[in-house]
Amino acid sequence: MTLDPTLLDDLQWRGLIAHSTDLDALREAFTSGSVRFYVGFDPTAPSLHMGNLLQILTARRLQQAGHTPYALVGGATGMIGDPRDSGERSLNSLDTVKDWVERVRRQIEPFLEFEGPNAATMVNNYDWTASLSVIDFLRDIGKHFPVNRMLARETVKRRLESGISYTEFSYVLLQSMDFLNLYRDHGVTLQFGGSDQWGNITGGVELIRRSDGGTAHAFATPLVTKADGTKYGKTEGGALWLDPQMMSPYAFYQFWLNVEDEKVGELLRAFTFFSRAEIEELEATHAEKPFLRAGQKALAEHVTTLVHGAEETERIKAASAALFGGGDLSGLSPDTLGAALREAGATTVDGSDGLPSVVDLLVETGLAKSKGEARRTIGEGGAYLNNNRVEDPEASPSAADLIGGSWLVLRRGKKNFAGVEVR
RNA sequence: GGCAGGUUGCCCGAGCGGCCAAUGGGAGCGGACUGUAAAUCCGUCGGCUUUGCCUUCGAAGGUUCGAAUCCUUCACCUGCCA
Repeated sequence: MTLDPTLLDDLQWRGLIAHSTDLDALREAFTSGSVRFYVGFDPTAPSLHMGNLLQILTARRLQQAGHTPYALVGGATGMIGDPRDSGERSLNSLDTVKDWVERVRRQIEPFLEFEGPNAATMVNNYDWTASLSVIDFLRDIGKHFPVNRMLARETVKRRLESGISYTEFSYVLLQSMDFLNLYRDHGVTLQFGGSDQWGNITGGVELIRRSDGGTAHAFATPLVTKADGTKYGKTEGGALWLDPQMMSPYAFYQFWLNVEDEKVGELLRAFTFFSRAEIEELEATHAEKPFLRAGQKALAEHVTTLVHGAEETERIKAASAALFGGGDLSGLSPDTLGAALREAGATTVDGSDGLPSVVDLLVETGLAKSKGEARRTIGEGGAYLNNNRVEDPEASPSAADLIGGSWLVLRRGKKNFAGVEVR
């Protein structure tokens, strides 16, 4: 495996380094041999999300540049939970955590190469933590953590008012211990992660120095935010999950396609493997003709392919083209339409004793959360049946509305489609 | 430990016996404009078998024809004094 000497410059150009330890030292490490590095993922949910994806892709970049990944799943740290601003976490059971560990592991694996000279390794911090005695932990690890310094950490400081348990307060020791273990047993000398993990990451660097007198490197990727600075998916839609069960690939693709103009360049750099020249070209096109949304299209296609595969992405693109194409849905063949609607989300309904009302269908398809909301949507002029606005809150579709004899296209607002297959 | 104040819908925050499902702002949702963008403007924003009914104003009781609003107890939070 040959090393790519431009790696660090590329990472910086892509905006992936928000914080770091000595960059010159890191540069030297990157050019003098295959660096063993690690990045950790805590199983706090059944699926990873957009923020984790950035770490996975960054790990892949490093591996492609000749370095050796250790992907860590936090079977132990997931039992504890790292402190976050929104308050104390509720603990998950061992069974839940174990299940999530497996899911997370399977989500990471396709992105890394587990064969070859710089093959990736999967590790689980539960393996070296579960049997650790409290006495050993307190003597060997705890002794290196001055409480006054721990209290000064931003995440902890913000929690002192609202309260923080000893459990979460101790989290940094566990993550630091991970780095120390990987350093000792596998020669891992670099950790990176999201900028919200920076305190935990430097904790490990420091522990390696205090405990073993060793030198380790670290950097943190920036927090990905919307143009106005708020977090993605912080409110309504929830997180951007990688698991197709938790977020349909269609919805995933639509998310990237709808990214704000201001963010396109940044996201192309961080989330795609397009070359610098390719991205600069896309940015130029985008700056000149933003209405073409060439950047969004390239971004959505690329990232969806990475996560859900080329085949699925093609289906989604076809579905999007069909649904957003023009207006006359009856011109589409039932096959095309059915396929498109299945991508966007389809519900099957029994039509043997008449069709349900539009209100019921809006609720059934999940386009509206309640009948009240469905009625309101119609009142606001936001409900469409086969691309025709529904005016009457009591309206029901008739047999004549069925496209190809079995499909209804329901829409809420400009871009929320749902199919209804009548049987 | 003493004194004072607070706990309201997704969030912030009014209300202080009936006109309160509860002012206002933010988020969200819809419409207009556009490019399935941003900004802006407008509307909407607990549920239902929807001229009405049901469940909400920290928790539990109570007073009253009637309470988010008054009383009692409990829980938590915030100031001031020790």
